[in-house]
Amino acid sequence: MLSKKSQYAFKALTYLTEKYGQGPVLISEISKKKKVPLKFLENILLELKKEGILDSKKGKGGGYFLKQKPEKIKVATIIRLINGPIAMLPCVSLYFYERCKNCDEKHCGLHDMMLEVRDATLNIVENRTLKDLITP
Amino acid sequence: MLSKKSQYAFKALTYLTEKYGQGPVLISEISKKKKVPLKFLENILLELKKEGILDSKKGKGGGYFLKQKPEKIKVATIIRLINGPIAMLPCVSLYFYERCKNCDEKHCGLHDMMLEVRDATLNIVENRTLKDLITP
DNA sequence: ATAAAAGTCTATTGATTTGGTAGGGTAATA
DNA sequence: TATTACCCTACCAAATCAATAGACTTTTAT
Repeated sequence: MLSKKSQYAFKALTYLTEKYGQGPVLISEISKKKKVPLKFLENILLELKKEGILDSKKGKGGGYFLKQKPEKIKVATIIRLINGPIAMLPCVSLYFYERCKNCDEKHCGLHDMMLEVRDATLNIVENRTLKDLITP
Repeated sequence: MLSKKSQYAFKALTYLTEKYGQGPVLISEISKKKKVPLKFLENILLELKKEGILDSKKGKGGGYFLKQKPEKIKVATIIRLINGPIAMLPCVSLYFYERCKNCDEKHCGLHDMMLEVRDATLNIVENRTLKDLITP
């Protein structure tokens, strides 16, 4: 399951996607509209900025906005940044790989199956962007 | 990611699958062969017994064994019992469903996408059994 | 009978993660 | 230059995770 933090991140990002091109959006506005705790949201947005997904403007008239076009930001990227591995096992993870202890990956049925699951999932989330998450 | 507990459970279950039809297997044997902490394994096996996956025999010559044929026990069942929901969001979970707060499921892009992910995953784990996890 | 084998049960513990809060600091702009 | 609004550090409670301890019961072989 995605953490609450991830769900909040997606709420904020879809909101920013809808407002894309209309200038900075206040944290407080996102917090109100999307019902996300303000201070928690601050943390999340700051993290997304550090990771290069968002950018911000300070002072009056400031706020947050997407650093790139919504169609350039993949859902998979967001999940990995905020939630962590997408795969069900470390030994089948692309970005968080860890070798299996006491289990030969060459002859492990669980490994093989989880590899299939990973690919089925990636096939979706790697080919979907923030733009796909908003209703046209 | 599957918890350590889940990974241990699968190690034990595949071992019991290999030994299916050969009588009860000692916890201590599974623990040694699969490198799972003994006492932790006790808890896991007991839980699987209470859930109806395993059965056991006490006293000398006792041990654990699969209650049904390996080809009758679905991987999805085990994941749900030990690890919890398979879906990435509560609002797209079949067995752990919770309504989305502040988000209309009818018009939510994230919901729709996660529904696809869930179906892609279930398509695999609902159609695979313990028997499929061991090399023939 | 009875001792040993083997699962059963309760409980506790330490570490980590999760979800969230508090409050002052810093930069930009009207 | 005051205000706005993001930035940063720290903290906290609750939950979950991973594992351990130890006593108890039931069964079976001898």
